[in-house]
Amino acid sequence: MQKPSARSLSRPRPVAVAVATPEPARPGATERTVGDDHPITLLQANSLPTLVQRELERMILAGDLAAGEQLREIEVAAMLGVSRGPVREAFRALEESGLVRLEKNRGVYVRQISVAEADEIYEIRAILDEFVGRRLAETITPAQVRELRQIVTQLEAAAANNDIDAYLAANVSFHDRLVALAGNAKLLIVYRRLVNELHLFRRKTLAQGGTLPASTREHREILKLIADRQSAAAGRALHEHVMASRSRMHKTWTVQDEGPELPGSAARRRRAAK
Amino acid sequence: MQKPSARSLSRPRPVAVAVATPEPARPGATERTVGDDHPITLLQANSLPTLVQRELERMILAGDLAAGEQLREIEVAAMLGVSRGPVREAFRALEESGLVRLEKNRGVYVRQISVAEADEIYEIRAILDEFVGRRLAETITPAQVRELRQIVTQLEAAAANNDIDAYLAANVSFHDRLVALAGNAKLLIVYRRLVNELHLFRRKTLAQGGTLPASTREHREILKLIADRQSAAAGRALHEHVMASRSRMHKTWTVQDEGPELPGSAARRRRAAK
DNA sequence: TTATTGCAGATTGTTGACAATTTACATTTG
DNA sequence: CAAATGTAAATTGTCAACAATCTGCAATAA
Repeated sequence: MQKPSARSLSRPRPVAVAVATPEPARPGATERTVGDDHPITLLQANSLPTLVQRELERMILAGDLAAGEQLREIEVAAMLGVSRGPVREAFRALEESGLVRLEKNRGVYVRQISVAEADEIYEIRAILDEFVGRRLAETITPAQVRELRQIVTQLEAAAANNDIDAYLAANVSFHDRLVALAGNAKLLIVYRRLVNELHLFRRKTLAQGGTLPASTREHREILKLIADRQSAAAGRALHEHVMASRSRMHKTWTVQDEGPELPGSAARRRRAAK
Repeated sequence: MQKPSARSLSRPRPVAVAVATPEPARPGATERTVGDDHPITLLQANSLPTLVQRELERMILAGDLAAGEQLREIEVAAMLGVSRGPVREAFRALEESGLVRLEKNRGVYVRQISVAEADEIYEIRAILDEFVGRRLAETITPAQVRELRQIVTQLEAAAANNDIDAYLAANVSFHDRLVALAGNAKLLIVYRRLVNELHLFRRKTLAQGGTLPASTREHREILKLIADRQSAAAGRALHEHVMASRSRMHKTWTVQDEGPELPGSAARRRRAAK
């Protein structure tokens, strides 16, 4: 049996949830809470391990930490001004999300994605994106079309300027937004994880030019099919687009002679070089 | 520049990788390593946090720890005979894999899956399973068909005996094996994560009878289509099967009046009841 | 009575110290 | 000289103590 006092004791804790329509601020004094970006809320929601995890994730995805590089607990702790405990917890979380690899008593390394693994991820992405295209073509609103069109415009501008970084950002943004608008929150989580892992791989391969025009055209075409509510065609186009990206990746990869490194060899070489 | 001694120093460490064809044991004395289940190898590969994580995962999926239940660091540490550090690391990993929820300064709770979330997961599973069906129908071997047929037989036996636990086990085994045979290792990882999260939900809903015959029939039909190499039909059948499971879940859920509990309320009530 | 405030116990967050393991290098041995 | 062996430094694994926060209840006041 539940004591009546128990429920009333649990204070209203501000929770960060992704909602399509933000609640309007109510003027009632007792109901008011601070915003999600208020220092107090941030302090309540984020512990040191979470912060460390997020910072490392950012650095890995930004390329500040190269794939294969070793992360030393002490160094990371000193860099972020915390002790080793939170760093270790962050490592555990990052391992589960596929960004680092833990080897007992040997260290943690930024994960390396092999071509075979990247292939598998592209294959999964193709399936998921196909579903997203079909679903979105059935549910999309004019406002959403405008938003996506804007991203495609940025994409084209970046391609015209040969600005690889901007192109990559807009590209990720476009697909992420597509999945988000499909309205399946769990799918978005799964999708982002896959994209993150692919980032570990893409960084070195996407620096090449020549394929941007084709890729850009495909994005414009996909958006058009979705806006025209051509469900099946939009799904097919997205599927093809992802698989084409995969082929482009393959092409640039086989050009390079650089094979996948053995675990830890990069760090070992780096240390020996000093 | 790489020192020649560096590479030779890295000893051959036994790594557990899922390979389709296991390497034959070589008689060369210098090349011999101990098996993956040897105590030394186990000690090298498993740290305390990993062990704690695995044990908690087992307990959660087995239902020993109910959804919504609070996990106290000290209790878990005492139960497994370790200190709080490894337990905290295990919690972080379990959070990332979606089995527990961490609230800063308040505790960690076995996650509760809402009907809406379960819906989303079923939807993703339907997509992935459809792909698995199509792919498998193109690549399956007679030996694999025999293996799957055996699982379906177990499934039918469990259904005939109304043995819910055995049915659930065979059901999971069938689908897991299907995905595994599809030959995309990353997909298997993604898929298992989703199935695990669904477990948090299914435990209470699947106790009902009446739907077993239909589900059993569908499994047999799916296997037949795959064995007959009817790619598209197998994919469709698997998609429909998952969505039918979703409907069955819905049906049994709406019968129950029990709504989803608020975070921590179960633990609070349990403590108040003592 | 009912809402507010203060307080003690329980629980989590963080840190620093110590133990175990690995790694790189020097030494020895054939 | 090459291979094996011993050793010290660096790094990770684990633990226990302390700090910060939360929870539930009692005391207080309107």
